[in-house]
Amino acid sequence: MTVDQATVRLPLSRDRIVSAAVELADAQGIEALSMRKLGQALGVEAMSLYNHVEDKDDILSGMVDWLFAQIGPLDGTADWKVAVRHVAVRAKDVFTAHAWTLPLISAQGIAGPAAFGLMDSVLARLLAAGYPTHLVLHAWHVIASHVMGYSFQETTSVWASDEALDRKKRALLEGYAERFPHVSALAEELMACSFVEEFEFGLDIILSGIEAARDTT
Amino acid sequence: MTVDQATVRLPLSRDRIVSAAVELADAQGIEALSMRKLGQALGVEAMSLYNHVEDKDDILSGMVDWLFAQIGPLDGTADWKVAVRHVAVRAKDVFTAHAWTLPLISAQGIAGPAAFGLMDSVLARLLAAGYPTHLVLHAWHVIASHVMGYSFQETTSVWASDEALDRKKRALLEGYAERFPHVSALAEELMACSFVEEFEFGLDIILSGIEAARDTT
DNA sequence: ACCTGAACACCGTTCAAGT
DNA sequence: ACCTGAACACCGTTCAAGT
Repeated sequence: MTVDQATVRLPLSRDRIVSAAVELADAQGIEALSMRKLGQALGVEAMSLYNHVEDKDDILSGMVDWLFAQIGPLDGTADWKVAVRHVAVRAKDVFTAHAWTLPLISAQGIAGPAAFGLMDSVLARLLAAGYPTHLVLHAWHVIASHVMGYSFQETTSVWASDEALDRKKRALLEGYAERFPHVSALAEELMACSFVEEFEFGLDIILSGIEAARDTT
Repeated sequence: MTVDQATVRLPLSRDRIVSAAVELADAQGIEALSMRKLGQALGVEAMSLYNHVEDKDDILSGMVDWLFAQIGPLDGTADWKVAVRHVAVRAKDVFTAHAWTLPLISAQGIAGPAAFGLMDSVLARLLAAGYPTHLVLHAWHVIASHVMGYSFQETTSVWASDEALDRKKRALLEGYAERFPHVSALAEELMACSFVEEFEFGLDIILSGIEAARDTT
């Protein structure tokens, strides 16, 4: 009831800090994420963050696990192939929605609880579908590669969008035109190609391939 | 013949700077690569580098293209599948040999002449093998995803090596044991698994899959 | 043409001091 | 228990000054 309440700040916590970091990185890019700016966004001095978080790496790891939490669990679809397909598509959507995903994962690695939870549920599903353990690992790694590799390309592609092609890059591509005839012949198609369709094309090849491997051993 | 000659320095150049940067990043890690340390390694002040290089990003882009130059061209093997398989394996070997590959590519993108040259030769080969253009792009993206995704996992895996598992991570994994039963049941196999074998398992599934797609359309 | 020293505007992090 | 100000050891980059 007092006026004070309006200005009372939420207490800081690791979760609140990680969320603020995600917002800041989404809005201004990962290279703009500094302890000082993050503190400012939370209405606090940078040094206060160290009361709730080990160091900056700890925040970045928290952001990586936040991504995996966004993907959500495997759904209960009866067919393992359909369920795995769904979760792969969702993972790719989350990863490509945040441009800082790949730089961060490649710097921090993946070792948080949400990531392990997702992995655990997929492994369980494959085991239940009759895969021998060595094939479970093969399948997991091949699927994860596809998801991360594709997100990677979609995020870093030179062809990604007309918008992102600044003059410098455009000049570069024009200069390359006669040196790399096949690339430039396909350049228009490269810019127009649907990453969604391509991702699912590859995913289906992989899912059918590992299923065939299961059924022939 | 004079004593002076022994102390004459090679003139600086973009190539020499990029090579020195590669050496420094290999030896001390990418986060240790600063303009000041790089200058020191070349026997020069940091500010001199700016006479031969636009800025630090320019050096990092040069390092990315250096990687693609290491992979070398598509060989002339008659069978396109064999030739593409070879180059994919070589690419993965180069990428995983330098821990800074993925962080750098994910931050810088891929837009150098060596990278375009490799892409051009693969596209040419697939066109010659009778792929329609839309399938060429699908094939390229799926193969590139597999190479980068796998290099990515091999580089960032928590399971990568006993050596790399510091006490902190080990404690984390032990704490997760009962929460993630399938992961921990497979942990030993995960640590022992051969990334080479798995990479080629997936690669063969993909190559056969795109070939089948070509032959049914 | 190339190199340098000093300076600027930033970093992450520590620590003693405050409440 | 939590927050802060000052400080330390770094960054990338600019620019006037030297040769």
